[in-house]
Formats: sequence, structure tokens, C-alpha cells
Amino acid sequence: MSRILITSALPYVNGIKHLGNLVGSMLPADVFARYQRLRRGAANVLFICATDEHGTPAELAALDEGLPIAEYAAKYHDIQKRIGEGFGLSFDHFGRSSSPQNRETTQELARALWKGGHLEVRTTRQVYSNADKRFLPDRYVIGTCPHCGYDRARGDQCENCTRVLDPVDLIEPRSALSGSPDIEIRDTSHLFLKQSAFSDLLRAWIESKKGVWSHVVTSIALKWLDEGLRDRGITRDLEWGVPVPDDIADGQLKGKVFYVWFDAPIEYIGATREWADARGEPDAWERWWKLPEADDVRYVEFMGKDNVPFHTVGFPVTIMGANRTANRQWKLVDEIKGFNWLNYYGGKFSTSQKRGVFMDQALEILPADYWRWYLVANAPESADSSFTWEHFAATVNKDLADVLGNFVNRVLKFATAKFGGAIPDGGAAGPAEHDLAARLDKLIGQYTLHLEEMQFRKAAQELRAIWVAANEYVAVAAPWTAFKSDPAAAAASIRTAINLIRLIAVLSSPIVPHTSAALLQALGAEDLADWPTGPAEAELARLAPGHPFAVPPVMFAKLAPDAVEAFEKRFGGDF
RNA sequence: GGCAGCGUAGCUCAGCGGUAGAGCAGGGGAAUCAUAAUCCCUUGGUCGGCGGUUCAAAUCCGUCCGCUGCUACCA
Repeated sequence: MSRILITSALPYVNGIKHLGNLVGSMLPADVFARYQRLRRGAANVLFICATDEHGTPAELAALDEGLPIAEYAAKYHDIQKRIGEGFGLSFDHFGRSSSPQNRETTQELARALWKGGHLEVRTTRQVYSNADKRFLPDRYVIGTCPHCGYDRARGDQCENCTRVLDPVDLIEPRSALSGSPDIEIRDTSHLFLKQSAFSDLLRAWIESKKGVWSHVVTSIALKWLDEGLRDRGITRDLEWGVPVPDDIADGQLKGKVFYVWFDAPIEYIGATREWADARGEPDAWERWWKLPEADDVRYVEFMGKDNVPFHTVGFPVTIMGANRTANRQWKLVDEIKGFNWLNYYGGKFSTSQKRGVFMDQALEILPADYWRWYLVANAPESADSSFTWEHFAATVNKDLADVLGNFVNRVLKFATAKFGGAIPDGGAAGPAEHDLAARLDKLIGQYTLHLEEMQFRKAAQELRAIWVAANEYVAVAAPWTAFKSDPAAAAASIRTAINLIRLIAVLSSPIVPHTSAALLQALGAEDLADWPTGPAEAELARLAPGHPFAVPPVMFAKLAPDAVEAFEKRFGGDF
């Protein structure tokens, strides 16, 4: 069995992520990882994520909280890790881009690029704030826009007239941090990655993925190539980050660190090394990242569309460039699954404006599976999609409470009342059961295919169709009627229905894992959680007569209209 | 300004060259095991506007309108 490596875009360490971040990478990656573990065995799947901890915004956020950056990063790493666990994100390892392993890997790749002549030192002019004692990225310089007169224009772009700017264009420029006008332009040298040399190679690679990768991914990547790749600065004048080693450029860049976008994707590898070290097999990571051992690895990356340029240009150039001089080649990504935005009432989720729903708040309100189901079923796969509380409540109430939850409840309650707490014996499968099995064969096939193709929205639709088929079956078999005239027939259909619950629990597990676990536990079927590969007929006979079961408490409560109203008020959705 | 994406039933979306689809909401019926939960049937659209290509266009091309995003030292 071939192996599969799955990475989710790294959440930035700067605070707590919102549902848009979750649905754009971590959640679908988790669904895929859970599915793949069931298909090919957990040992053949590696699911990696980490916090992205370097960069100016993190340093500033730390200043804001009055914490040293290292402590700040550690704090928010722990918080994000805990919240991720709350959502059931089943990372094999959730690492940190500030780890020693990532430092080592980043420096190793940079050295290889330097040796191969893919890096060069260039002098650039950068704004320096004397008051803040630091270089300022363009967007942290503010002033009056020379075009429209807006007095809070940023150095990279005016938010008012949307024109692209240079910090020197600004009238009365000042630091966005302290507001101090005591700023100056200083020369500073940096390493540049000569990515323009890889244009043709990248283009051929991306073209070959057209129609295979999501539309957003190839179109964004080609857009960048069409505009012409520019060489990119990969170091910064910061203290927190991976230091540039002295053996690059004869130590000319002493004291500087790599740009966060250089070391962040490398942390996919770094985190794999963290994982290997943690399990006491320090070389185990190479089987996933170094050829030829990793020849049988299919590597899939999940990310939001904002991340696409870095994963289709920057990171691949790093890998391709390093591979020119490496003895053993590094693994390049096979598939990129990109997502659009999840909007909040038609606008963007916004951390700064406190607009939208954040992961910690979501878990305070409702259990993870409510969110997982809604988000996967409405994932912004082909276009932006939008979250509203009304839509969320309607989806959860109908799909989870009415269709799935009520199915389980009606079957198990009836079964207990008429046959006691064990699967009844007697009767035989008839036309209704054969019909059900035939429908399931088709539905499961489609569902599995969609999961395999990472079409999450369609997969959710298909899974829901399976839940509906279950209700249809019970309606046709009508054991409550049969029980009066032909108890054996009723017993046979209840036996089938309980087996159907087990099958549904397994099929639903990638998307709603907590619910799935609760169902399997109620049925005492934790060991019967393998993905169905044979005929449904056999799947519906796994639990034999006499097998005991329990009736779990109601699985999904409905959201009442006044609750929806309260959420809108609390989260600013009432427009 | 440039570039990209989107605009399909009341809502959320699928379809992307061959007589308009799903779920929800709305309407009618059945059933009464169940969280008044389910099941069946059903009303809704000249597929943003205008031109063009084609035997045939939501589907390809052009143009206009509207919305959104990106524009690379924020990630």
C-alpha cells in the first residue's frame, strides 16, 4: 500500500484562528487524513501541521501583550494546539516553526541554495524607525496618500483608493507602531532567492497539473508566472526567527533571520522531524521527504487561496533549487488542494474588527461535530461561500438533528422497547433489505470516490444521502406495523437498521468523528470500524443476533430561533 | 489602474456544448417507531444585461453592469 503525506497550511501564531481559517485548510485536511487512515491504515498516513511563529506581526502582537516573543509564541502555540484537539483535528504532529528541527532544516536548505548559486546578496532600502528601534515592513509605515489624501494610508497600499504605494510616496510618513515621524531610509543587505530562473520549470509543472488541481490553485499560480517572477528577499532584519548561518555569504548577514515565508513551508519537513524525534526514531522523517525512500509517498497540501503563491512558487523553488546540489532529492508536492474564502454575512471574517466566529468561541457554543458538519458541507471549494447563523442553524437542525440524530434515536428506542437491549433474532432479509443494500452500494461508492478526490462538499452531500436512505428504509420496512402481525419480519428489519447505524457511524467518522465514536460505543462496535469495501449486504450483517446495545442520549440538540438571534447579536452578524 | 474569480429557483450551491438540477424554505399527502423528528409528491428560474460563434450555449468568444479578492519585504 502506498503512503500519503498530508499537510495543512500552518496557522499563524498571532492569536486565535476563526472558522474561515479552519475550513480553508485544517478541517478538510483532517477529514481527508481520517478517511485515508481507514482506507490504507494509520501507519501509511502522516498528517502534519504546526504553528507559524516568526515574522513581524507576531513580534508586534507579543509587544502588545507585554510578553517576550518566545513566551508569546509558546503561549499561542499551546492555545491553538488545545483548540485544534477540541475540534478533533487528528494531526500526527502539531509542531512549531521555531523548533530546533526547523532551524536545522531551513539552514540546510538555504545552504544548498547558496552552494548552487540560487541565492545572492542584494542591498535594499528599508524604512527604519528610530523610536521603535526596528525596520518597518512597508505596511507598518502610514501617512497621507498622495493620490486621494487619505491620512491613514499604508506604505504598501492605500486602503481608501486601493492604489499601490511605496513608503516614500507617503506624505508625512510615520511609524504605524508608535506613531513617531522619526523614521529614515536605511540601506540593508538581504539574501534574494533567484526564483525568476525557475519560471519555465514552474510553468511546465503547473501546466501539467491543470485540471487536476483545484481551479483556484492553477489559475493563481499561472497568474504569478504570467506577470513574471521576481526574485524574492528571503531574509529580514528581525531577531526572532531562523538565523542566517555564518557560512552563507561569508557571514555578511550576521544577525539577520530568514523571512517567515521562507521557513514556514519548510516547517512541514521540520515538524515531520519533530514527530520522528518524539517517537524516538530520529531518521523516520526521511522516509516521507527524501527520495528514493519517499517514492511511494503521495504528498497533498491543503491551504486557503492566499497561501497558493507561496506553495506554487516560493516553496517549490526552494525544493527544486536545493535538489540541484542534493545527493538525495527532496519530495515535491503532488497535489495542492486550495480553498476560497468563507465569508461572514457576505463580508470577510476579520480578526482586527472582531467580525465572525473564532475557534474558541465556537467550541464554547456547540460541540465540534456541529461545526465540522456545517463547514465541510459548505466548504468554499469552487468559490467563496458565506456563513450566516440562519443557514448554520437550518443545516445543523435538519441534517444532524432531524435526519441523522433522529434516525438513530427512533431505531434504538423502538428496538429497546420491543426487543430489549440486544439485537433480535428471527426473520430474513426481504425486498426492502435487498433494495437498501443496492442503494448503499451505489451511494457508498460515490461517497468514497468524492473523498478520494477531495471533493468535500460533494462527499458531505453523498453522506447525507446515505442518512436519508436509512430513514427511507425504515419508512418502507415499517417495523412498528410489522411487529403487530409478523414480529419476525420486524426483528429482521430492526437487525438491519441497527447494523445500518454501525455502517453509518463508520462512514460518518471522517466528518463527525465524535458522533461516530459515540455511536460505535453505544453499539459495542468499536472494533468494527473498518471502511466498507465489499457489498453492503455483508456490512449489514456484521452485528449478530444477541449482540447488546445501548440507547445513547439525544445526539444533537436543535438551535432555537432565539438562540440564533442571540448569536447574531453577540457576533455582530445582525446587519 | 492592472490582473483574477464570481453573478443559475426565496436562500445556500451543483452543472460548464445537446430539451434547466440538489438541499433548505413554500404547498399537498402518507405514516405515527422517533428530538412534532420521518417518508412520498409538488409550486418556483427566459441560468446578471447586450451582441457574436455553432445545427445546438448557463456552458465558448466579445462587451457592459454588479460583487469579491490579489497586486509579491502582513501572513
